[in-house]
Amino acid sequence: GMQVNSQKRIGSVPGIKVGDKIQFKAALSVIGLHFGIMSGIDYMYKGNKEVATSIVSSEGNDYGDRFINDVMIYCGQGGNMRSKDHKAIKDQKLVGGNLALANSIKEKTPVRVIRGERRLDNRGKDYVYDGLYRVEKYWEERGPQGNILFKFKLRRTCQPYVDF
Amino acid sequence: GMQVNSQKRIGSVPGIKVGDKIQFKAALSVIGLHFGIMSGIDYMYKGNKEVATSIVSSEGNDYGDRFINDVMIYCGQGGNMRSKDHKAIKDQKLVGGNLALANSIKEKTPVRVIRGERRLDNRGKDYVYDGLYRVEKYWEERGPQGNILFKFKLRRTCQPYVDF
DNA sequence: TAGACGTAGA
DNA sequence: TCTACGTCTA
Repeated sequence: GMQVNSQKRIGSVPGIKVGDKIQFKAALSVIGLHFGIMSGIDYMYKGNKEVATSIVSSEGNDYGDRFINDVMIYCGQGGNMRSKDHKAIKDQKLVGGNLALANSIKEKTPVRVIRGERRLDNRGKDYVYDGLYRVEKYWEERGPQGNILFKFKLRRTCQPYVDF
Repeated sequence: GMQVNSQKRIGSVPGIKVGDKIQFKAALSVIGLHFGIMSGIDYMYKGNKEVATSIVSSEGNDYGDRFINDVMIYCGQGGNMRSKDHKAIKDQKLVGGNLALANSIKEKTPVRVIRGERRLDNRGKDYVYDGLYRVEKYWEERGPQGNILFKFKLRRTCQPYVDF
């Protein structure tokens, strides 16, 4: 069953299984999977470095994430990707969630991955917990608009619950 | 107690009393007070004319609504009032919610008024049901930015529940 | 597709 | 204050 986990943590969330489906983005924070009603990357401090705790890859955006078998390519945040923001396109920066994902490589901390899938009636999305991944590397890339984007390569692990 | 009223209606909502406090804008639609997660004016068709069913007046915006005793001055929608939208300021138009409020004058239909009050911790707002009002008149006015705004004068009524 | 009186966190 | 992979209706 779903329970309330108000504590942010690295790794699995007790009571949440791979494949669990959540009806609203906002509900992810109620069960402790992902905090941040609109953010794609959630993170916390491990020592004096921020590391990623969870990311959401949502359908229907311009981020161009890809899932190939156990590998995922995830686009960083910033740069005004969302077409609904009528703002100037900018280069992404290695700060906030992007820095946290980059730090996760050396720290070897697992990242919870959640996929946002459009519902059939096209009203809102279902959020499906996809399990734990490790960040293997990242690089810069120019997006369709010419600005610099960060791309993160993650690999799915079958790592059991560990309290970091 | 709060119940689910998925049906949009004119007038009071059974089970909802003046002064009832709702924690989130999104919850207003669950109890049937106001549909539209981000809209200020909700409306429906009465015959072939749209009339307003409910309005939300929320603190901390640039709409400049006023409450004086039983009278309320409510600003129409449109024109890119919200400072967070970095869009060109425009004149408001007598369409959608604005037209519905104007139609409510001749139709003499009551409008539910909800006040959005900032919480003390400044995180989100509480939405308080303020009862039924009648729209008495409306006029055009130039806002601080020089664009045309609609202003609606509403008066609080003690009208009991009537199913229109 | 665009517009709409949202929310939480850094 | 600003950013952030939201959500619904017309």
